[in-house]
Amino acid sequence: MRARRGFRQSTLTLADVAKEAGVSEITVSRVIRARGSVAEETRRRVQTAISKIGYVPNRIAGSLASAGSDLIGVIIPSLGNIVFPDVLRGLHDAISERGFRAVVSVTDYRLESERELVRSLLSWRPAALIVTGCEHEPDTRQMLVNAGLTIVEVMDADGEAIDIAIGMSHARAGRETAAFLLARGYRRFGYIGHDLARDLRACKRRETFTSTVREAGASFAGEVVTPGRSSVPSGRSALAELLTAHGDIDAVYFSNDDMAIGGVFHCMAEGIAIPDKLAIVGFNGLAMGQALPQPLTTILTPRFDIGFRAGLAVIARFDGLEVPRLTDVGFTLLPGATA
Amino acid sequence: MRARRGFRQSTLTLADVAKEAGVSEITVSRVIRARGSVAEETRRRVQTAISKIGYVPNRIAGSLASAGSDLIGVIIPSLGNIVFPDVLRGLHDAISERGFRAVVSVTDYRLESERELVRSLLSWRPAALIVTGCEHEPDTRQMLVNAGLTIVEVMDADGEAIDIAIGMSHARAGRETAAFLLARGYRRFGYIGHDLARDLRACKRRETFTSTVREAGASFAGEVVTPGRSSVPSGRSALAELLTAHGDIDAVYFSNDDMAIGGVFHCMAEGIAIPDKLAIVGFNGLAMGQALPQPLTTILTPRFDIGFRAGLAVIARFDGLEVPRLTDVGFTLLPGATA
DNA sequence: AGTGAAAATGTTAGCGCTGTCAGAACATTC
DNA sequence: GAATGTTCTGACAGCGCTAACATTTTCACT
Repeated sequence: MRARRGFRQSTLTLADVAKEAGVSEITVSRVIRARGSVAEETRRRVQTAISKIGYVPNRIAGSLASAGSDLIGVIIPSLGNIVFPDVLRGLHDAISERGFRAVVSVTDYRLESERELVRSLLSWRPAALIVTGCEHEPDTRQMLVNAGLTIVEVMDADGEAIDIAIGMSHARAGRETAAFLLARGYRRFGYIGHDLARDLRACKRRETFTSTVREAGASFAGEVVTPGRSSVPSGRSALAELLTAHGDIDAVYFSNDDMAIGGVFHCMAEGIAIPDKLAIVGFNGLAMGQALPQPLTTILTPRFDIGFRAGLAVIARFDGLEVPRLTDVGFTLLPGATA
Repeated sequence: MRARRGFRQSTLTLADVAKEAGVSEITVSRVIRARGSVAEETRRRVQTAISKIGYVPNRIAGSLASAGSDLIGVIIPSLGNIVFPDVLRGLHDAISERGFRAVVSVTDYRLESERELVRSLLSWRPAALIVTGCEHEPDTRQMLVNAGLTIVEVMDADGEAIDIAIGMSHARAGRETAAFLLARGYRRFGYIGHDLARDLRACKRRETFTSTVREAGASFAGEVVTPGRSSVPSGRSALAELLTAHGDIDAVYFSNDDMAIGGVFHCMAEGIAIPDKLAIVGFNGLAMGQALPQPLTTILTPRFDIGFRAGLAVIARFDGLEVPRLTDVGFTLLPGATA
């Protein structure tokens, strides 16, 4: 695993700087890490030497010697939808000033690959590991528990935290969406979702949505679940399909805003009046949905905030502070104009 | 930087496994890395020992010893728009099977922070560094050159590659968009963009677009450039503003699809006929734009593909293969129905 | 049984840095 | 001037692993 292509091999070490500056290695190390006391003049001399020879510290060696890295492992299910990049953005904003770096891995919603990624990231002895949701395979969970480092589970507040959980209740989101629609007088519901077996949080929302609808005595007429990841086009075609099978539906709950916006586009193209003929509700509160001619009725999830708080939690732990085990950041129902 | 909270301190080392399995450390190391020859029976014994005591390898030590890591540093300008997550997704798909991990950092379109991030990521002795665009501050560029490792510049094919560049010509994209609109008979153009001082590639597209328009003798009537990052809502309000000032414009070039979709929504809401009264053109070819009732006229950029090729290039280099210095992946003009 | 080559395993010496402790230099107090 | 403290600097060991070489075992083939 040695780098090729090197002229001026970047194998400069502390020793080279030390020689150049006429001090010992440890003094150079102290200057670089701004730790311990170094005379102002010495410091300057070392700084000069560093930039003169173009020394780049080797954090791998540093981390090994000090038994800790400033890497934060992040495991998210997908990058195909702006939701997780938003979380990542919040996290990044919180941690980068402190010099932490995110090592990102994607599971594509497969819990099996989560296990491998946890194992792999753990081997970098990160300062913390951030994982998505509270559902994990038993041995993955065990690994996380045993790892003995800060673990933050984001996006979900319905489960039992391994260490720290920051998220929202998807069960409640599904219930409140149903309650909202029932209060508006809708009675014949449909559901459109993407691959449910994998997106466990969408699945939870669907569960509580349908059970709330049924408990209220309204009818749950039918659903279409598309096989792949969520997207605007698949939401659009799924609604076409659903309406063909169940023309009498008066409100459709979509697994998220991408899908719901697709539904809105279908209605626009077919001249279906929203919300008089059909109500549409999404989930996430994407900016795009709110910019539609009729703002989308949806639930705004504080994704950036979740990522940001996760970052703050890691830092707080690092600084030896107490961090609450569970933070429910809540959500906001945006009434919009589509329901 | 030592982890807290640890029961069962994860300070298990190769030595512990070796003792448990009754072999030497190096044999355990060989089993873990699947390198060198180890008898089947020994291998099994080591595997058992590993899972029995719950050993997690320490890649920091491993990387130090073997002078190379399987980390790939990635520096992108933003996570606020699906474009870069798409690149990241392609990269991830290409590299994760080979065990490489992406360390992601975001510049927020500031070249100064790029310098700091390069320095910081370089200190992890990554296998490669992936940066966005070909514009860098001189000393950043120098650092990259001196680093002596694989450097991939993505998204842009207009500049001189430091090592490897994979992207497309934004200059050509601007020109072809203008040519397309001119061929369709549009004559009075407007431009709507987001913070140009920062997004250098959007800036380049705007330059060639306007110069092509002017060279053809058509008029460039006006533009609105919003201060923040691009988004659907700001595209929507920017178009309202532009049309107030220049009601006679017949075609608007947007800095990207997010902004353009906002423009479409404005027209929908105001009853402005597209494309008869106003033509709208975007850039990126987001799925959402193509799912609009009238598909957006835009340029499809192969973002996933760029990320994927970047990953393949890193792997090829790693395997000692030749990689072309510059790969222009091109783009596709999607005629759509909005122009 | 004897040979050589290949397979399997082990020994040794670091990778580049930081924690720890010790010592030198300098200032301050009695 | 001695005692004390404070700031600054350095020597040394070792973090956990792997490259390189050395050695032992295995085994096909004379």
